[in-house]
Amino acid sequence: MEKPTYYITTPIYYPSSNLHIGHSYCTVAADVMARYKRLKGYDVMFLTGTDEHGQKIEEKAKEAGVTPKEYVDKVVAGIQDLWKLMNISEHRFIRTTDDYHEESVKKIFKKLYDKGEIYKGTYKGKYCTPCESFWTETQLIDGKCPDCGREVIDAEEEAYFFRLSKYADRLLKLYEDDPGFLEPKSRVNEMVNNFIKPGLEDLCVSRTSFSWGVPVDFDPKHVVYVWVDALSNYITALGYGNERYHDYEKYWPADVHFVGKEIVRFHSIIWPSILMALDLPLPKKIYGHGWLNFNGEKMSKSRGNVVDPAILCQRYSVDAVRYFLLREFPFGSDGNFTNELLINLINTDLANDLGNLVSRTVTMALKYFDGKLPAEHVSDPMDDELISMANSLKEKVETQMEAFQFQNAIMETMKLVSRTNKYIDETAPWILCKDESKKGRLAAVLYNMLESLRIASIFLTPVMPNACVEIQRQIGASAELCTWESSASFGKLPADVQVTRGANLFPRINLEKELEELEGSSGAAKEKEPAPAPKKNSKEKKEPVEGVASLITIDDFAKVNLRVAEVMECVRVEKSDKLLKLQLDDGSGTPRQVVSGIAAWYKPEDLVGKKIIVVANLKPAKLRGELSQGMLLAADVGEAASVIFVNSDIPNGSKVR
RNA sequence: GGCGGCAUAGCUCAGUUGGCUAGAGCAUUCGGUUCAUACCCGAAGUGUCACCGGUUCAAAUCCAGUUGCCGCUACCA
Repeated sequence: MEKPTYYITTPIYYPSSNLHIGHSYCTVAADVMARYKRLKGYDVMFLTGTDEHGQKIEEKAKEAGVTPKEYVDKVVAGIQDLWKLMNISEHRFIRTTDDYHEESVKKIFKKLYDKGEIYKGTYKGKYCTPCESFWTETQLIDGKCPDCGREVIDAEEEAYFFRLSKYADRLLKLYEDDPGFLEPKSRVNEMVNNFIKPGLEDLCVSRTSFSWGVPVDFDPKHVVYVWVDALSNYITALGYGNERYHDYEKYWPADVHFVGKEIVRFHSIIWPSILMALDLPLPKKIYGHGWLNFNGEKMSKSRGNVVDPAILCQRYSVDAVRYFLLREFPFGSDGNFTNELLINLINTDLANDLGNLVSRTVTMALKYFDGKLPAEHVSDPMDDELISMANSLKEKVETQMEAFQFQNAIMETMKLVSRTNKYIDETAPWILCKDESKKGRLAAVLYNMLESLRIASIFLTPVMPNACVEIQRQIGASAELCTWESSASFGKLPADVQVTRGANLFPRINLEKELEELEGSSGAAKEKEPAPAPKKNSKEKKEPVEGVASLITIDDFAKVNLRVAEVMECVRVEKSDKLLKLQLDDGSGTPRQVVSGIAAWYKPEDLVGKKIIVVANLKPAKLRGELSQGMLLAADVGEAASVIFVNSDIPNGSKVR
């Protein structure tokens, strides 16, 4: 009989730098699910990989003085090592630079184009030849390049657009008809309210501004942008549009895409639309899991608080780290990672409860029976509660696993471990052993302990594959006695089972000592806590002085180009209640336009003629269609902003430092 | 600013369609035990279930408002 199939994916990660514990979290969760389904008898396809194109990689490689391919090769090798280290089970690994993927992407792009789902559009605008920059009319300053102030020429920037807008209704219907399509549920509202209701715009799916990507084969100066390139990995990896693999028919549609909440939008709006455009079936479910923060802060390179999973695995064993990730945090919501939490959990759950239970069980069997139980057992009503609990566990665990509630599945299993520890107290084997006539009873007690461990170990196998095999070895349970199905029936071990002594599974960790060492070492910890991390007040209300989050060097500060400028003109931005548009004389001879959100507190006439300080080298941005070339300095006063004015006798363009 | 979510024991959180003296784990205190990785078992707790009204025989649970936090988003560059 054909096995049922199960196709699960992680996102393909962007290898612009090494991965952190957050990526491990998602991949481990997917691995646990994959292992669980395999144990249940499914034919599982488990896909992960890397998304290697794009401007950022191109730039990073340039900085490093290597080709983009050389750059990603190195990072990707590290990623694959990490998955090996973390015991990620059999999986397919796709790289968007793989030739078969590129071949498929070209075909997909062409197909969408031929069907009219992708069309060539143009931005009509102005081009500054020296800057090699393209500007729209509204970005120009007095008809000149906003960057260099030189003349621009008429030009048309062509780009390909995907008709995303036409899928809005079908997406809404999808969310309605299949409430399980996107989970957790709260994400659906975000998608509908923020994107679909306001109206979807067609999506620009090609770029000419960089070249590190899959070329559009019928128009090679364009490269396919990330949407089509990266998202399609889920089908190209199965052989869609290529000859490398041939299991598209078998596995598509995917049972679930695990994604971080930051990319839910791409997977729940863009990806289904692309598939609809291709007339392909949609994945059955998108599951947006939460993020791991560190000590209450978002993990990020710049904060220097990224947690390196490799260090943790080396220190505490892969199994312990995997257990921690899934046991501690509900999968759908954010979790707060701390070293203390990790160590405490390892000590209490793994060392004290589970590891110690294995140890005491095996030790008693060796001590009282030389490791081999006698075949005659005497049962007692006292055993019933333990046995019925063990027998009813499978259903509970499966319910939780099917809902991706790993933490609950583990909790249910650990209840059995606890109950077994209690059972030992109730039956007091150390007393039974003193009475020769109670040997049969003693054997039954030990047997029940071993059976509980056998069953618990089966349920924990997806999470801790190594440790569970070791438990099963020690308690004398052969592989055929540890199938998933066998977990539903108490009493599988032979009555005269033979146990084997082994090393302690999870050594206890000295919390204080360990924390000290972790803080000292790089990676797993951060450089001390940077003063009670300034809570980012979203509405910046209080805190006149922020904590010293991180110190910058004088060189860092030198990057900021501050200039004195005079306000020549000032008008409100139309249809805006916050913005003022200012024309500044910054001494350069070219007027500078800055848009600032201070309309609530200043009238245009309050500002004209005044001198202010402007950040002159801030990347230009467009606000409400108006180009803003810089930012003026202002102080936060309560909710309001108070512009910093300077003496009128300071010449325009004076440098401020 | 818009939309959404959350506020429950010292800490992390459960609390299904409103209903017995509001729960779990960790931490704390006390007692027991010794097979075991100074481990395990038991007991004790502490809570104005954010605040303020309302609906109801009955609300942590429903409704309105207030405050605080978070997420997404946007005209806070």
